[in-house]
Amino acid sequence: MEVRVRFAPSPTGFLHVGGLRTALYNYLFARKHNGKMILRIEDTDRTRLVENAIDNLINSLKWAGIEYNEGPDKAGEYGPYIQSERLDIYKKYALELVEKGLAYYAFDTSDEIEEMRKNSSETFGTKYNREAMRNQLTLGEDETKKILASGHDFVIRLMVPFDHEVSFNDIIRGEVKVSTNDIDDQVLLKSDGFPTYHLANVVDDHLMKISHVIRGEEWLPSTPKHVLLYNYFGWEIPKFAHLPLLLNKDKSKLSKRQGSVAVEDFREKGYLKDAFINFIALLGWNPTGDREIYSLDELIEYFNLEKVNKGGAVFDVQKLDWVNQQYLKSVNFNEVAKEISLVSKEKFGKLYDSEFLNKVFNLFKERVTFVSEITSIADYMFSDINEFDKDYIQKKWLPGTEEIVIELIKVYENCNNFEHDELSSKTKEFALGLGKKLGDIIHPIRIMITGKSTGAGMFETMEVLGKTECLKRMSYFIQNKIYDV
RNA sequence: GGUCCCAUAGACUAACGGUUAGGUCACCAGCCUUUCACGCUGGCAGUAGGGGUUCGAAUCCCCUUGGGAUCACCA
Repeated sequence: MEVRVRFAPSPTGFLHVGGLRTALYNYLFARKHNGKMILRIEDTDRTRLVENAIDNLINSLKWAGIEYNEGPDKAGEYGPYIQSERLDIYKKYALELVEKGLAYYAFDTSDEIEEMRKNSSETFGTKYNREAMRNQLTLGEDETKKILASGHDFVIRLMVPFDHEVSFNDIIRGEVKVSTNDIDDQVLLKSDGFPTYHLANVVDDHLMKISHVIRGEEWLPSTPKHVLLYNYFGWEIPKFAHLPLLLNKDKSKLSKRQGSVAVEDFREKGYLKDAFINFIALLGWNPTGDREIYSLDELIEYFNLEKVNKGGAVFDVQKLDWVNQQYLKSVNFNEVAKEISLVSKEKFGKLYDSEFLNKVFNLFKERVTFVSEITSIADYMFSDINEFDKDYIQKKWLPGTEEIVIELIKVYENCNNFEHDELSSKTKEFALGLGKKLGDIIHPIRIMITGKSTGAGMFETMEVLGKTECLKRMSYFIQNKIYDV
């Protein structure tokens, strides 16, 4: 049987990182088994529609590199892939159930239902009391027909029997059993003509020939309802795999409040797509347990639903940062060129040469978590120094330094190859000639050229900045007696 | 509260019923050094508790405790 999985988000805003993880696992599973992945939009709640949400969702998935074979923007045999465009289908199946006596019409108002739930009954508890409310069962066929004919609002509810055991096998959790006594007569078709999630997802998964339903653990409690529906329709039940939740630091379900949860926020913050995917994939699973960095191909190759953890995983930004740093160190400059160019342009109002940016990036990529950080920790690479570290000057600019530097400038003026090796040997030679160590002299150089106490290797830095600029900064420093603090 | 799910260090995780319980982040120390990083070496720290089953349990079973999810005409 062909493996067909789906990612079925509701377009209520942006793609949640938990959703991305679910999408990723679906994707890995599909790729691993040479199957198909479907993107289906579950927009059956008209009260929660958000503009552009679908585009946002798709953009985030695209950014993450999660490709699907069928979806709203990718025609397939089983469309449409947006539930609000499939209303007739759901209605037809809801009526089929009514026909079979496995579902029924109900006409209660929300106030009546609220009232009913407050007064729990002997046999139904707080569940919908189908024996005491206004519905097809209590009103009778004739009255029901009359009400329907009058155009009155109605819903269709699932008829759940007493004392049956519903069980299903979850790939990650094993067998799960629930008594039908704990299952409510769920509404299948709402009064606005839209289906509820439960009806829509079962109908669609069947019609779209979904073989494996891989979704978040929050769906586990309602899965028995879905199983009941499959049985009522006489359809084959897909395999289920309920993924562990992504958690906040306090172990509650990952949510806003405690930081970003929208994928696009992470993207904007500057996380590399590959790093983010790598990190997310390892929340709930590890292919080998002996390393942390895996390429997408490796993730696909090793993916195994049965080895996915059962417990929820805390989303640890600190580790995410570390992973991002790992990727940053080995990333090809082309992948970050655009961002660093954009950020520096914005910050310093000028477009920098790509070759120059490449050099700067290589100088600092091991010192930052994000590309954009480079423009702040190494702002002196992009513009004149706007602030000198006074403490550093006091500590390293000793009496006599000025005279030494004036001599050093002459040495540098005579450099033909103003690059690392020559600068290094010439400076060492110079220091030695004065009976000093390189360390004694390199700090003042750093002060004059960068203004900061920290940075990349001094000679590499000078090489990138160039002879003219370095000499200019040194003379400026001396002439303006900046060391006088 | 009912139902369901879960439980290896602060966090993410590995471990055919047989390992000195392994790796990673964070943290601490040292090394490297031209500052800061990177890197390297070492360290701290874990099977929630109690019963079983077994020659042997992190692993299987039960109970307790703890955590989470879910109980809508939301998904």
